[in-house]
Amino acid sequence: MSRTAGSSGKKTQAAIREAGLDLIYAQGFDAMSLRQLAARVGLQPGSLYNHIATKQDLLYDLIHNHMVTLLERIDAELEGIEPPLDRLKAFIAFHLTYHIERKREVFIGSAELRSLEPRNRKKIVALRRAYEDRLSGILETGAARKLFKIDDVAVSAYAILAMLTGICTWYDPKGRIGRKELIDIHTRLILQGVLK
Amino acid sequence: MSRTAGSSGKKTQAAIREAGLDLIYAQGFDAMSLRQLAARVGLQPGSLYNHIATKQDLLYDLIHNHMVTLLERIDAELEGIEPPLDRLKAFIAFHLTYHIERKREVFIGSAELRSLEPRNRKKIVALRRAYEDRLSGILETGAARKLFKIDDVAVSAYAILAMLTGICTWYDPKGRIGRKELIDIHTRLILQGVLK
Amino acid sequence: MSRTAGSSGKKTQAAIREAGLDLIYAQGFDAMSLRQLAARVGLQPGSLYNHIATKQDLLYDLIHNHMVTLLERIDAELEGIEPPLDRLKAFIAFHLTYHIERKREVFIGSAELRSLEPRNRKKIVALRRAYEDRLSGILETGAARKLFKIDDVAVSAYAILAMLTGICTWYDPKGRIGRKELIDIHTRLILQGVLK
Amino acid sequence: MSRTAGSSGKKTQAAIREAGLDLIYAQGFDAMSLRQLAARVGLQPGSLYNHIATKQDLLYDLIHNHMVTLLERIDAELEGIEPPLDRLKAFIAFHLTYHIERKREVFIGSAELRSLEPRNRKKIVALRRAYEDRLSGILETGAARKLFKIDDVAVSAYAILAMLTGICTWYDPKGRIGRKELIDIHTRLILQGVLK
DNA sequence: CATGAATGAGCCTTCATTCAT
DNA sequence: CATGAATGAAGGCTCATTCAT
Repeated sequence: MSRTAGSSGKKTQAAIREAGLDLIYAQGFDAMSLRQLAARVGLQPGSLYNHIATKQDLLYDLIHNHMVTLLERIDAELEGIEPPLDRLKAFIAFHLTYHIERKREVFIGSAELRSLEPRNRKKIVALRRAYEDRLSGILETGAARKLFKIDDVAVSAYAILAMLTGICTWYDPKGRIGRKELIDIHTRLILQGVLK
Repeated sequence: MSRTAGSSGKKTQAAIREAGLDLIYAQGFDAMSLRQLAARVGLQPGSLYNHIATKQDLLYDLIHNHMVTLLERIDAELEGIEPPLDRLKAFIAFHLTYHIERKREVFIGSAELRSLEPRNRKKIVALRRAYEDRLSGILETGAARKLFKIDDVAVSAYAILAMLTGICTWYDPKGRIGRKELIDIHTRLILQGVLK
Repeated sequence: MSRTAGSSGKKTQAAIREAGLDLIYAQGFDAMSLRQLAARVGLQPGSLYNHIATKQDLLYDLIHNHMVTLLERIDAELEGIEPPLDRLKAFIAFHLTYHIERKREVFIGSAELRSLEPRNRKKIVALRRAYEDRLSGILETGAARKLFKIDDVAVSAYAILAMLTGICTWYDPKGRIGRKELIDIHTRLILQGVLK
Repeated sequence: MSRTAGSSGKKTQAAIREAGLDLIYAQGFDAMSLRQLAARVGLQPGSLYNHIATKQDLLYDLIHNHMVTLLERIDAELEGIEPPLDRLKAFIAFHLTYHIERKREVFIGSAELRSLEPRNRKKIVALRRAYEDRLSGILETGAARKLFKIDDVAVSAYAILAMLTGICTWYDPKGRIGRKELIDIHTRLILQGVLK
């Protein structure tokens, strides 16, 4: 009811974002009320406004943060790798790993795109496109060097991304399938398809 | 202001469902208000209740309808086809075709699962599983006959479905890519992967 | 708590406007809450919105109504009177009478001008100007015919209006001074000043 | 962001009062938030409380200050003038001058009377009455000496004050009418009325 | 069947004020 | 003195739903 002794501003900020991710992931942005969020963090609803500008702003922050991190990390991951095949494998491994670790962010980042105000949505979509371009780039280079056989780069990139991103909706880190195995299965599928 | 002359009950029903699909697809279930829906159909909000039981009920109806149709049609499509490869191709073609034609239903059917009350969600999830099983079944049979090389049937089925379903979010029937081409690209990708 | 049997929409509308006048007059527009207003009318706060569009809209309606009536009535009053002196007397008598009868409207109409949104304020200010012009016109004609001695028509019109409007803040119909007497005092003051 | 280098306590005090006058004049007391006020002065909202007791207190201070000054100045102005006519002229000239110079204070002093708590309001109303009495006194003496012809002293005093105070709402020091001219016009109007 | 008006709950947000640092 | 973060109350408004007419 009263604030925890050590809860400085930074900590509260973090707690709000964390609780926000949880609630939006579980119920959706519209369905989450700031009252719920506040209760989760141990604040009065109005006190949230010492840390966020608006509910919309919180959503944007969460998604934007995620997208920026995603881009930084994929670039770090691909750095120094040259052969398209290796790059593709690295992309798949990274994408799956990140999507397992940040299930909520990823899910929110795509499911709640429509909850963003147009101005905000535009910015996020641009970042998404940038990320997609990392994959398109790999496919293109690979195709140009006759390593890959790609009918349509854009469509294939979308298709692969959709496949890899899909795990957010069902993957359970504590389940039957380990991370390594998951990566192997998807890598095989993407590289060689289902045919023998 | 008043209802269109000829709009009998059945027509109003249909108009409500149609407008519901539009609005939920565009804004999400929570963000759609029954006032909006009523306005779209040319009714007062209260009058909707002559045609629907509750807002939740409308959502369930929409999704349930879609799932039942989906199952009926896939079964009709696969009927008489025996070889796993042919069945897989038929599945891919059907799934894409249906997802192009019923973009809104499909999208709502997965994005708004979380807006369903537990009881309703359970029923829909069961139908989804049944649909997924059509694909798992094909993969399994194909693997058993050494036609396919599948590391993990369940994971592969999810992955393929995610890939195929992804088109809902970007495919434009009037765009650069035709339906036929779309099917070819995806079929190739699933069967053979990207490697040459 | 529940709605009165006969309270049709029109009656509720009227009750809201009446209560609105009371509360805004007594406390000011900002200080009046819609919860208060609703309680006064015997409604839940949200139910007000079946009758008003927004709080701002209610204010505008109230003031606009008043201004339109004011203009209609002064024109009716002056109609058929030609001599400037008679017109001036008629103006004074009417203005005082109206301001006694509609104390609240008049007070709100000037005190809450600043609470109107710019767009609304502009419209009201135009109506006010039109009313002021009735007086300026009289003064001008009187001066042209050498009946009045006016240094500056605009300033004099403002001054006279301010004097006449001032009674809203203190006049009590049940007090020591009767309406007739009030009119006489002001007429004398305006026509001849304080000097003997 | 941080306070201006040299802003000592006294300076801050003054800045708060100045900003308060501005904001209350422009938006009304209720509509002005202490956050706005703080921003205007370059402080955080909480810091205001090192300089004011409460928001209500600030309003009272502003008005009280104004009333006290008004009384001191009118008394200084009238001191040594004996003939009622001269005293009346002096009153008119002073009142207009002061109301031009302190538009905001004067306006707030009457428009925000209703925002004062009863206890505070009472005190201010007493001061107002004292000021009004200066005028009533002049009128009374003048009437007793058969210099003025006054039907009702109280009503006439209110009427004259209303007229003179009205300029706050429209007078623009940079406009067409100079201060001297304004005084002449009003003096003439009050002394002789509009008739030739 | 449709309407208009009502309910009651809830929503995002703002605000004056307090107080440990 | 100033700050940052909190409180608790309240505010305007929207909504799904109900029901007499």
